[in-house]
Amino acid sequence: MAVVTRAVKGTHDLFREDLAYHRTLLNAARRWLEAAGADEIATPIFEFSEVFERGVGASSDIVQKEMFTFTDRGGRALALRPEGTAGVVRAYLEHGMKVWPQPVRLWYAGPMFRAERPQKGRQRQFHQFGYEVLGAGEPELDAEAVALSYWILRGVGLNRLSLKVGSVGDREDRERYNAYLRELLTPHTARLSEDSQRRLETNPMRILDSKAEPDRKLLEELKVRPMLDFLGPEAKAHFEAVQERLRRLNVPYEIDPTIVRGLDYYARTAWELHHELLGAQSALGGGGRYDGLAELLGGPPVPGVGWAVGVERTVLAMKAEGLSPAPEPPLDLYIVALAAELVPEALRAASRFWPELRVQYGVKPRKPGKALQEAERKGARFAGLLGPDEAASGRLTVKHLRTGEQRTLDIEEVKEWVRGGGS
RNA sequence: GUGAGCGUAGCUCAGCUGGUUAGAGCACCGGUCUGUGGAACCGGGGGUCGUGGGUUCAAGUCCCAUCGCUCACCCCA
Repeated sequence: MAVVTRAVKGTHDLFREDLAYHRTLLNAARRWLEAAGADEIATPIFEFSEVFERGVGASSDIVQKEMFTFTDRGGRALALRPEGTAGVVRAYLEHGMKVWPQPVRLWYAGPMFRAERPQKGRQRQFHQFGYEVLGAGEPELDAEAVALSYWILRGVGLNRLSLKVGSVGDREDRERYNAYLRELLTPHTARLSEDSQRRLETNPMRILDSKAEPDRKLLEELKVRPMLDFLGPEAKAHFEAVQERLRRLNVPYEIDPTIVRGLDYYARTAWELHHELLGAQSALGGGGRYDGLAELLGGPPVPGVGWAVGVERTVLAMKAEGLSPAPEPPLDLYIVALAAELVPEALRAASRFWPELRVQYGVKPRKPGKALQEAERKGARFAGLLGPDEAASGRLTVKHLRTGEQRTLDIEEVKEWVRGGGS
């Protein structure tokens, strides 16, 4: 097959049923997030590479090997966004949103790009929607964010969810914990998997969620203490307050002491929403607090908390639970000319219904039997026949396909009948 | 980046140990049916069997390479 007829690896066309799932989910997200007082924001899908290098963290996998980067004609280093938060925080700083009443609640939806090997639940272009609360650090905001991410997914009908909440502490806490892990594990380096030996250098916390058998066994034997034991008094109090608010909101969560974030900007609260029926990529969404991010981008300190949900993964979960997308409104009327010379009149007739009603016309003349068949196959509620008699009188013969009731009416009368649903 | 599995029509697939012009169902177009549908029947279009090379009298079928897809690892949504 010629290469131009194929979408590039890891990208997909969205239409019909799949797009209907996306739309159903996005509508639910919009409804919840705007109900919570969030403003929608649409940031560019590419930014200066630095926004992500400094924001997400130059050492992170996302920046090191998963970014689509390019240079524009002026030699500027740009990158397709691999995630949404860094761009939103950049926009907050650029537009001086600190003068808005704080905190500022923003939500967004759109495509993200990561140059990874595709697999189930992972694509090179995928879609996320997300929520960010900037300018305040109260634990209520963490709980609000967690709850909204959970409720949106519950709201589209998902049941087999698990919400895992943890805390990665403040920077000093993480440094102490990583030092502890290095000290504990270095004597056993030889027993660690190759990947984990590397992690011991770069980010020892990642060893905790390794899936490699030798790592799991070693961690078991050593009785490694969880990150939560290393929280400083403030981070600890914050984590407990967040949990108290979640219980108050009746959001069922479990504490996951091993929760780790791939993005460097997180601090304190971190959570993930997983789905039980998915494969290796079971995280539908995740979020956390990122109080240091604004400074990394060169702004003043701005506390923030937020999350993102992967649309494609959530759609997989919906399908796994047998959920259907919200049905699309059907075609109201399908108009067919009974003779070739009447096709232009079918176009004109159809146009008189737009945009109040969904009306399509056939570009080929059909005999009445075929015309009704075609209208049926188009999913129309009504079929309109335009023959010589109708053309002469400026009317249309319209049949309600479900009841079989048929009337010959002028356009205005048809509008009324069709809008009334055929009663 | 690493590993494994799979590539036959728009879709789902059949094609036995290599053996005439590569098939079915669905979908599409038309007819039976010249002003009344969903059905049935009949017919039609659509394939360089992913691509290239090799073995053989003969390759969709066997071998090699390559490309693509899928799943998993890494990591993440």
